[in-house]
Amino acid sequence: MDFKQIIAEDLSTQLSEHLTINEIYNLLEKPKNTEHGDLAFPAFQLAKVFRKNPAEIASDIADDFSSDIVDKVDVVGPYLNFYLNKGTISAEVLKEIITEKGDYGNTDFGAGKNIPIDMSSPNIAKPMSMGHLRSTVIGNALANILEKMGFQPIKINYLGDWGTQFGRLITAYKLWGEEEKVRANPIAELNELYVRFHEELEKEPELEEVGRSWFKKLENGDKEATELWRWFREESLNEFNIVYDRLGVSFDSTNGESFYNDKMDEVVELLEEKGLLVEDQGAQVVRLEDYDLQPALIKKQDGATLYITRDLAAALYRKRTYDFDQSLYVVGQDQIYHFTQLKAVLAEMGYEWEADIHHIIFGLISIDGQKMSTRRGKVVLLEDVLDEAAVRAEKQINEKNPNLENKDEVAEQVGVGAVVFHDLQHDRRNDFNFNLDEIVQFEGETGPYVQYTRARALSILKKANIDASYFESEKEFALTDDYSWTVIKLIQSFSSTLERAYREYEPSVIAKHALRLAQAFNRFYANVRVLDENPERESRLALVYAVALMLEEDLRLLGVQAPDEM
RNA sequence: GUACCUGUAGCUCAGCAGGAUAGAGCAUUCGCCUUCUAAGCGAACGGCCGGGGGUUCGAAUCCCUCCAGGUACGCCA
Repeated sequence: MDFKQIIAEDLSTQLSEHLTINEIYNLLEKPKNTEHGDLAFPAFQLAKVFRKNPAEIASDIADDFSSDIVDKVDVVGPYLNFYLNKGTISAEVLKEIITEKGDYGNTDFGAGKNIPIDMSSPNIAKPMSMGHLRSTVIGNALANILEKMGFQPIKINYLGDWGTQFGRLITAYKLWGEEEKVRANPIAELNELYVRFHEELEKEPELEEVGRSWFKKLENGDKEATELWRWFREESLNEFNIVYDRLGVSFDSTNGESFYNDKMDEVVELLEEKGLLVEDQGAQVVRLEDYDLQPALIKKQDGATLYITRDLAAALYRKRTYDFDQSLYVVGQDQIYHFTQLKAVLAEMGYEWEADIHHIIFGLISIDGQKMSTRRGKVVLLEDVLDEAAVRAEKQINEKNPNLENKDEVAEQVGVGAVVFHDLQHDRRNDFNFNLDEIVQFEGETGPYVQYTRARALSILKKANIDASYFESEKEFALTDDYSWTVIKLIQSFSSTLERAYREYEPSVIAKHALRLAQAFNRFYANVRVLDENPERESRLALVYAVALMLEEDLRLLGVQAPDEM
């Protein structure tokens, strides 16, 4: 239920001559301070029309105000402060979430429309870094959010599985590689070969030419080159999948860069047909002066295509294949220029749907103030971070709850949860400097804090010896104390939170909801006895159950697992 | 040089579709386990909201400008 809407309607009976319900709705605000009630209406704006001072207006409105869900209206200066009827609302909210469970907050807003999400996109033969974590978990969380909003998300892992670097890699493998070593430890070994290539290149610049020729062979379908490439790809993907499993992420498509290899001629032809392709310094470009942008380089002097050519092909392919409502690209903020150009070229081509393409930018991670780079070896491997997190979680369990049965499993859920939650709890645009101790934190505003809170809630239900069916009666659960009320209001606010997360493509909004709810519940937990014999026992149990459901759903949306005990 | 992003407590960040005394977490100090998991709760300490100007009844929030940091700007992706 949307009590803001109800109050806006109730106010409208007095104000309809001056303000629409929508305007009233937008003026209503949640007071920062709980002493100012549950909802407030500032009367400043009415001062002009009524030609009275706002305080008087507020007082006049209050005199004639009545609403079924409002207990009391306070006038404080120019503000009307509404105090809602806690009993009615808590009963309604609890009933709703307990009935709907994981479906609580679902909408059909998206009407099943497709939204491909370009995400993760690691490079074959290179390890996944913390940078890939960001794209992966943000993309995954957005997919969950979109699905809950009624859309059909399509998670696409746009693998970096093509390009001149594979010529270099094949060269390195032919010179220094050993099959057994690669089989034993594919990505580490291949990456080492790649790094070595760049080291040797300093001494032997002609290696560059060898690399180029191997890539040429690969492009021409040379048997040896193709087999090596396919092998590298397969081994890499197998290793990636281990990480994806740990993160609980799966994909609907792994069409990477190589997939579009034979689809780029069409793009070039289309651009030619439309007269957009011009020669400039031997290269083929699309001019974008009208957009205040540098020309987009479609073909190099040597005729080879480029990043943007491939992305154009991918954009066209996705539009045709999915007829998307929106197309999202979860890619770092360092590629803003690229996507601006991409959209501009599509606009030039006359595709109005370029407006539906959204670059979901995220901030970059640096190490010691330096940008991460595989080439310079300045990179933090995702797997190492997950491992370390799980180890620390296990240590924590041994201290706090040594008798826990499935320690390993829980340590993995808590450790990985900490890493994922840490990534998702801040505005995705924020850059951050890598700091393991900060990421693998178990106290305060963290993933484990939310998980722990839910485990405590479940523990109460377990002690009460009840299960979900206990709540399926026609009983009415109502609570009026302040601790419960704060919890109820947070559960009630989930819909608008979800809506905002969708509108801003911002998973952190959900993470904050989880944290605030966990906080509110822990206060409730510390101050309100549930299991003692008391007249509100049933309602309190219902609240505990509702919190467990809500936290689980918040965490699920973020892609974080929720252990029942920890 | 141009464009974009960022600048809020010692640190990490909320708040920014303008509103009532600027909020969390971490760190520091102190308190709370014979009662539902102390990975918890409470208290204290901590702020020219980068500087300056403007719009407004009202600005951390909007506009301008300056300063500082980051990123990107044609043959990598």
